[in-house]
Amino acid sequence: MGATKTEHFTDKQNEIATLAKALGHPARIAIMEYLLKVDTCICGDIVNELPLAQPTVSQHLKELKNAGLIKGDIEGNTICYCIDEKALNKLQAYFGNITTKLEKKKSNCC
Amino acid sequence: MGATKTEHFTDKQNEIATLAKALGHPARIAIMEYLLKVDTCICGDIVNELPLAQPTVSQHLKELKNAGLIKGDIEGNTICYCIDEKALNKLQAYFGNITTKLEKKKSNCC
DNA sequence: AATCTTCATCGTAATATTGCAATATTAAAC
DNA sequence: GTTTAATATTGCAATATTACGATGAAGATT
Repeated sequence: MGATKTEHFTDKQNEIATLAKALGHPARIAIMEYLLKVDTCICGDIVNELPLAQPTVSQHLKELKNAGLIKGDIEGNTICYCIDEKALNKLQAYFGNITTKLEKKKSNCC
Repeated sequence: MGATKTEHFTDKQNEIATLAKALGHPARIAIMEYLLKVDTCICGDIVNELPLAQPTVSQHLKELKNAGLIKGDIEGNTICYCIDEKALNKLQAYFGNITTKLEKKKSNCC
């Protein structure tokens, strides 16, 4: 095995898990933070910002894009990626909802 | 290879990545949602709630605990796990911060 | 004490991820 | 048209993850 049994879970659960999984690597967190920091979304120097080889960075970018966390495309020899707000709004809404529910509860026994 | 190069990234980046990675599986999302739903944190029936074998569920619980997302322990033959608010507060703060920064920016070109 | 129940751990097979060198692609620069 | 610059893709090795059957541990039940 080794393959996740996605078919047994709800679409919403799989969606959040996919987004979380894509962010489950420090290089991809670093990429997101870099995209947030720079003003423009044209980020030709993103490889220089990371301690990883160019193919590795390219692969991480691909995974972020597949998950919907970044959008954009290459135009010849320059990439143009930026954060996709929709995905981050989903994550914020999800965790915001959980924390408000937790505050109401307060029946933690551990 | 195959091993993440955590030493090249900041502690904060690794921390968020670890939390996100732990939530990067629908079964673990389902576990968190179940823990949120039930009033008590004594969840002896959690295996019945998931479409996975008992050792697999146990393993997922272990990963959630290692990441700090749940706390608690077993007491003999009954587990007592509940959500650790601290971890979820960190996630909420992190994504909340990102989304507010994104709203201020609005210079997306993609 | 023997059995049952419940959860953890071990061992293992299947699959996925990570990382990079080598190579391909593609548009701009010359 | 050839070179250059920037990114993607391929192929591969090392490692991690996912899942589960078998087994172990430990309190509860009889």
